[in-house]
Amino acid sequence: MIVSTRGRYALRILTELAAREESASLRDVAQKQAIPFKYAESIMRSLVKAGFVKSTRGKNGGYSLTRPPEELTLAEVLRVAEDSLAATDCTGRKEAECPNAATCPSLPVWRALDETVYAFLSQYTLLDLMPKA
Amino acid sequence: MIVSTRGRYALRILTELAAREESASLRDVAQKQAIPFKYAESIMRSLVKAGFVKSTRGKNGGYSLTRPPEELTLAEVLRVAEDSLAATDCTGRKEAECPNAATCPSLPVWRALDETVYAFLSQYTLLDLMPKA
DNA sequence: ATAATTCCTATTGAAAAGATAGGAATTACG
DNA sequence: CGTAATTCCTATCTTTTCAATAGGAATTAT
Repeated sequence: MIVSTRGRYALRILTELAAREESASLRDVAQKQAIPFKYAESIMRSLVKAGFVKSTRGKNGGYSLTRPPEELTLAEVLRVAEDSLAATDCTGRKEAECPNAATCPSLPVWRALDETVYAFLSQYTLLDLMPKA
Repeated sequence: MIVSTRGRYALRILTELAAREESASLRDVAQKQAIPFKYAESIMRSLVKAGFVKSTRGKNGGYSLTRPPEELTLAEVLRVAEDSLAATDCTGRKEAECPNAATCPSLPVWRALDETVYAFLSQYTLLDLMPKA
């Protein structure tokens, strides 16, 4: 699956953050979006690491976006949240495993497919997913 | 995953069939392509059902394509072999399960993504995957 | 009859995805 | 201070999906 639950959760968390002025606690955000809090935490770790959000620790801490929502594409977010957007193992994390890569007639197709998907998802930003708009 | 092992096996089986004049037994084809025979059988069932190949039963039986390879697109084959090419559960077999479908701002994006993927894979046919060419 | 095949159903095993648990580190605020 | 609320970290558990296997029935050329 290219866009799994994890990726969709990430998008919902980010749009929820985008909808708020100040930094928000994950507890609030997760509850509002009906996302399991602990699962949300593991997603946040990826998003912080990627630099899409910044965090404030301690009481009254929370998360906030580091860019305006119209500058965060779905492609960027999903690639981080899903760990890979590859349409097939042949172009994903297991890429190096195939001994036939050099002569495989399908491999160029999968690579081109990945590019097509990435380009498509680069057309949309968080702003496109915000309710009000 | 959009294109999993099952889909890639299907393509290899079909190109192997395309490379032969007469109908071929699955035992031969699977062995040639290093695909587990019993797993190949389950894939063939889908391909027969979809009408991409016809089978002859009994001794000296086997499978053969019902169309020339240049008329079988990857999109068609993969959709059948994978059961669905949907990039997300929201547009796949579980589509009906989401109560927020009516207002979900992401759903149109997933639908458009699926169309993009399908259109892309429709550009290629079995012929593009044949070694000799 | 026999052997080789497709066809069918069920089960098992392995891997990935989703979710949960417990607690350490940090920080605002009384 | 000390407490409460938060992010951060590691580990585990559960569920689902995917890949593969097993056993045999039905069919057909020779």
